[in-house]
Amino acid sequence: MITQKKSSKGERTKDLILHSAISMFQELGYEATTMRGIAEKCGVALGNAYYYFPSKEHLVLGLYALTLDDQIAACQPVLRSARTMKRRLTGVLHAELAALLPYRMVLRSLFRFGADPDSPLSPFGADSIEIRQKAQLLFDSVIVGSQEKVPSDLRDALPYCLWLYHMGIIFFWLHDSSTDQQKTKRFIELSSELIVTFILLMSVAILKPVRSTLLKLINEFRLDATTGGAQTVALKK
Amino acid sequence: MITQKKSSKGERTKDLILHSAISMFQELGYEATTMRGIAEKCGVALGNAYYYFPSKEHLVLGLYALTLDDQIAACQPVLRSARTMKRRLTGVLHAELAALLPYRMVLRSLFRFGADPDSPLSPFGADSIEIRQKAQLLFDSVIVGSQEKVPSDLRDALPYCLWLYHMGIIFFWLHDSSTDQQKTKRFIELSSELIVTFILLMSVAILKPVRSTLLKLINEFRLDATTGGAQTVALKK
DNA sequence: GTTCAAATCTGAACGTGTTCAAAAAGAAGA
DNA sequence: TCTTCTTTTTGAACACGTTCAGATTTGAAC
Repeated sequence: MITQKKSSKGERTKDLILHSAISMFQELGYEATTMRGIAEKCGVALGNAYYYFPSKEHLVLGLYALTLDDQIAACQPVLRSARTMKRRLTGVLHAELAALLPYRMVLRSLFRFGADPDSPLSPFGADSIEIRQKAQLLFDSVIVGSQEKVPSDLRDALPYCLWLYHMGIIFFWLHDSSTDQQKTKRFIELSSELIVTFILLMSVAILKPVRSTLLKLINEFRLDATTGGAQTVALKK
Repeated sequence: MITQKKSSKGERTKDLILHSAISMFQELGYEATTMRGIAEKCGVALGNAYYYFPSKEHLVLGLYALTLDDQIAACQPVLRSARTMKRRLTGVLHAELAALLPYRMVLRSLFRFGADPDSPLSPFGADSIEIRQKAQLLFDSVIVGSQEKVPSDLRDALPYCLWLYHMGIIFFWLHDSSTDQQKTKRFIELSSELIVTFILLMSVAILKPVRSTLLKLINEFRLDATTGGAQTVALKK
């Protein structure tokens, strides 16, 4: 839409502001970081930040993309080595959280937008489709590379389901006040064990009817559904 | 803790402020309602509101309690008539949403606090324990009055699980932009069918080991756990 | 070099939630 | 009624995110 051919000055200022913001977010958290502080840090007037970023919230979109790349990179080793579904799943989750650790405090104060239907920052919102789908590819790899065999209909729905599960893990992790988030690590072990058990249980022939009902539900109501699920489109202001 | 023997004046002022706030929240929404507006509406100084309520957010806790009472009352008919677990469950959910309908827009703008670990308004936070437990009693009635038999270990965990499920339904409902939230109604039908199937499946003897693992997980990590779960206590500022 | 429109930048000002020292009102005993 | 203490109320003041009318800078066409 907006083509900024080679406007060097503007680009530089924009990057300057964004990086100041990110480092201050990490250092102080979202709430404690003020727009005046960001502006002062990079020697720019308060109003200038609003020339490039419509609001304080929009400053964190860059942070999202940054963290996602970190997550994907951190997961590659375990995806290459582990073969059982459980090891691949827990490995990915642990690697993800380790990669997110530097941003934990920022994400804590940011995650409140997660449940806000109106916020463009919501991971479930329309503006996050790209990031969301990129993240689901990760869980596709978890399934594809594992030795366990699951029916194809179930397999197709799994990346989305595991992504949902992983959002729950992150939610738990952000709330976890135990030292080093040990509780979350244990939660991952126990719950992923159950998830895999459940997947294999749903794969047996006798439970085909139940599986069909379940998949029907998932596919009808999943986000980003091609058929247009209920919550696919959140109301825009 | 705080005993207000018979301080009539204070009580009256507090109620005055609360009711002004609630009606303005419904009329204008959370964001558009200002503390100055609330104070002016009931002829009180701005600072006086902060004598009774620590923050603007705390004003909506009263709204929560109000809606909860509406919900509970709306569920009584179906709890008296229906006998199958599915009918009781779906009946309660539908009645709940019907009771919440007048507050839907307020809750929309409020629900963003739901994911914020630091907010006192979070339904998962420490300040909501009372409301949370009261709500779980509702789902206890759903189980108790139904004709299906479930093992006692599972039965004990079910109210909490169904409460969690019901939070998901509300989340879906708030996001649902279909006319009259029809998608949510269908979602309730399909998902509760599955939930009941899953409960009965978990009740069969062969799956006892799986059930034990599942219950272990739930009881170790549930909110308000007596043993002190990970997320029981959110960090206070 | 001059011109001039677009891009960039400024800082005062607005409305917000919140805090706080001090004033006012109430309660209770003399 | 007077005194003393607590409860309640006040409104100015603070820091924040955001807006906006205008000043300044930039870059390319002439």
